[in-house]
Amino acid sequence: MDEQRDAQGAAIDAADRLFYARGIQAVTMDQLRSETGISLKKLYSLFDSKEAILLAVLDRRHELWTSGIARAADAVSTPRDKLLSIYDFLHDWFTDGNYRGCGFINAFGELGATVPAVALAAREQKRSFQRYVGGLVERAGAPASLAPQLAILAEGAQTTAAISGSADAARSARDAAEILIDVALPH
Amino acid sequence: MDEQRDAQGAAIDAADRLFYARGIQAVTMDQLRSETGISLKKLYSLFDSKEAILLAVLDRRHELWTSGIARAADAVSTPRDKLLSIYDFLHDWFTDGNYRGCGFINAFGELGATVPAVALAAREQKRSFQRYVGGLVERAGAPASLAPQLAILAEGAQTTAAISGSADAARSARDAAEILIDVALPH
DNA sequence: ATTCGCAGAGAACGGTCGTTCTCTGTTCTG
DNA sequence: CAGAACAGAGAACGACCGTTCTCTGCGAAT
Repeated sequence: MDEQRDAQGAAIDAADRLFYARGIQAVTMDQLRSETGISLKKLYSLFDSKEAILLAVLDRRHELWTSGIARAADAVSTPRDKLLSIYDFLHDWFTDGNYRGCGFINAFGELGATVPAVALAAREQKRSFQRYVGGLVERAGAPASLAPQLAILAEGAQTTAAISGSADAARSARDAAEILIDVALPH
Repeated sequence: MDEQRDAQGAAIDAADRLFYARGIQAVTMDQLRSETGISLKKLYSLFDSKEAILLAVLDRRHELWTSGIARAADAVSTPRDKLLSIYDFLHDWFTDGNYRGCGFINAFGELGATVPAVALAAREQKRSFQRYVGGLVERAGAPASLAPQLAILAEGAQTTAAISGSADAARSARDAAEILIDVALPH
């Protein structure tokens, strides 16, 4: 049934928006119902529980992040520029108006200690990002130790931008990344 | 009354431990009562509300962080080493066994959108840290743009260590900081 | 010694939330 | 056209939580 998948997708989109903007426990199933127009009965036929919705949201966010940085990297050619495109992507995100930090970090802080699946999803997303950076670093011909450094800059920029409410962190992280890359690169 | 202040301090310590380990909304006032041995009535005579306890906890955490990095910096002499001591301090913290990320970032993600005072406390703590790094950078004779870069490395190390469950991020951040400092420093 | 005030312990209250159930109407089948 | 399976809407349920209230006992002051 396409209708079922559409309803699922719409529910996930709305839940993502609400969870991200307000925090997960601050969103009730009833708010999700009124926001989507999907009855509680149907919501519970599409998902086992609120936790299942959250995990679907995190999965979706993982996909969006992955395709987002991939698209940013596709716009440039050299591995060096692809690495730097991460921080341009972040800058766009930070200035998007509704930015409130990394959804995985937020979910981890709120529920990571009580809901193991949330901690796992966050860990998986971060590992996936580290692998992505590691691949680019390798193709740039830089030592592997550069990858976690660049990833840490990206993580730090996300939390700094969230709490300060400014997108400047993306620029600072990019500048730092440029220096680290150029020092690490043989030339 | 000293007894009152002791009870307040004990309540704040216990609340900090519980909030940090489990998440704020996962801790009930009743758990706080049984953990401290302080009756609900007395807890509510010491604090106006659970939110007031949380804000006191965040204040205390701010003090502990400030004195912690100051103590680490006191153990070395040059501004360059004082800057690097931040990441050694972080490494000690990450390996302490109960590390679960930066309490301010966690509180911000969970409640920053619904409780303005929490967002404010987080912003204040990050600004205070940025000022601290800025002072050290200035005394090291490096350009001011280095400070946010080093702060971002520290923030990124905290979230990366929290989610990965490993202290390696402190070492990576320290290595990156060393490079950035040495490139920025006149020599 | 009696009374007054205070403090502790936990019951009670009001509200909320995740989840399920009931009831109504509808659509598809024979 | 009759009836059975289904879907929607929202009421209901059971549990929980922050906060307040009540009741009991103790200590101090007159």
